[in-house]
Amino acid sequence: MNNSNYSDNQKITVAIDCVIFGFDSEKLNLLLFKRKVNPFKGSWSLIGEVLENDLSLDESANEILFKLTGLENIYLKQLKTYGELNRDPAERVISIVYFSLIRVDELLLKEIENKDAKWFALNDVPELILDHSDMVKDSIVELRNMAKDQPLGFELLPKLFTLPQLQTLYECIYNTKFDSRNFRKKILSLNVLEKTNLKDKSTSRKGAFLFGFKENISDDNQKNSDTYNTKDVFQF
Amino acid sequence: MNNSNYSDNQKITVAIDCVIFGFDSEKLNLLLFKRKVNPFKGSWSLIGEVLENDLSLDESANEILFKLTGLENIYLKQLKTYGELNRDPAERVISIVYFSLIRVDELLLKEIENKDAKWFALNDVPELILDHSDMVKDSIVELRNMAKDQPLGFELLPKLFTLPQLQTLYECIYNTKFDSRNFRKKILSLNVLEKTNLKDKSTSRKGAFLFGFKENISDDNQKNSDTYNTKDVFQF
DNA sequence: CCAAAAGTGTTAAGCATACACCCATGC
DNA sequence: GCATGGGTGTATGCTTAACACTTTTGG
Repeated sequence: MNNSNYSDNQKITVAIDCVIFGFDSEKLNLLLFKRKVNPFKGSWSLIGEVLENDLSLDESANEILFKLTGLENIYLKQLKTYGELNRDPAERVISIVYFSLIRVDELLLKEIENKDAKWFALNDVPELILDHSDMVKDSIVELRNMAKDQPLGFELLPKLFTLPQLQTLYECIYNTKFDSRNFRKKILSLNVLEKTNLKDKSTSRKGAFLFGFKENISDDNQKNSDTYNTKDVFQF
Repeated sequence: MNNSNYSDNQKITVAIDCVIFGFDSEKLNLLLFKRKVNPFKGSWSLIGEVLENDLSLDESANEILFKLTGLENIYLKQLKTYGELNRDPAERVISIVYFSLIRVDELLLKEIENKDAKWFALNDVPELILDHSDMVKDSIVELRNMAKDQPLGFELLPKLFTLPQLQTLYECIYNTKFDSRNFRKKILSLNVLEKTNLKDKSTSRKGAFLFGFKENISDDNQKNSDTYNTKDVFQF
């Protein structure tokens, strides 16, 4: 009973789950959490809990992520809501799923692992509870869609990165290889990256220039949303 | 109190709302419903109600749409879930939004209007309650995204249509005009439409050929999802 | 025979692809 | 001086954009 204007007898629990991808300059990883409640206590699951009464969906997702992993100020994007009838054997639960892609560095790596959370290489993920594998699969599809439209901001954005790193990230997301000349041509033609004079020498003797995102995105690459041509419309 | 394993005190109502666009060969329309409950009783709203305990999200969306409008067997796609804290002044409600694009014909038009539902031209929609206008705006964005990837199946699919009609539909969705020669070239090159020998003479003396979707989509236009090139990845 | 909408083809420009070598540096 | 990864240019083919006239037929 929830004593509601709209429904006196709705018995549905609302939960939030977070799919957190981490890029470590080499491969994509997935952040999992050792579940603390029954059923499936002790199994690996996405980062999730029930929705708080007094937090918006976005706020609650951030809060849960912080509580379970210590990660803070991460941009989380809503993916979709899962609500099959028996997706959770214990009771009727619908889950609103968020996802993000962040950069994993050493520091972050240890901090997180103190908290019963653990990074797994994406192609070495253990069996997940409930429909969590679907959530991960759907997130990857969405990740690919998003990477099309913006040169992958996410939480990589604040940091500087090299073009070979960015290319590796794209290759991980799409699970393929790109020609480096074409990749650079394309990504630079977007006019959103800014070269710095700094070099990252951690992966080669020659070193690779670091890039950041441009501040003023106010440029000619802004599209007037009232004009479309057939090229904009059909993109296969 | 909902007597749950996971949470004893969650007080959140879950609702479903449907954004139904209707194309009448000329323009896009939006289906609205005169709200039957307080607050805002009598105002125009999207088609929505609380989620049923024993229906999945998809099922409940279909059921609500049927109950309030008589529309049946409509493909509904989940858009996203709205959950700001005070989006509904009466109580905490989160709303899972679905949308669809259907074909409006005469018959449908009258049937629906017997039910307190009404079609409004998209650029002549009355003020909507709560955050329903956001839902409509977001649906249009999603509609545009989807129209890119498939030549607009939705509920137009089962019927035959002429290319000028299809072009008009696209022009409505994108709110622009296309060159008919380029539009036809492009859409036919996709190899998913099949010309019939039938002509629709309702809009011209000459008549326009009717097309349908091909049955066997098994063709060379199927993309192997494990191969990508820069063109697939960056689509601006 | 005329009005009104359907249907068609070509050219030029831009973009994606494929492909191979030089560069800078630390050791 | 050499091994390693970073960085660059060009020719070819494909896709898109721009553009105007002919066809059909009911009245």
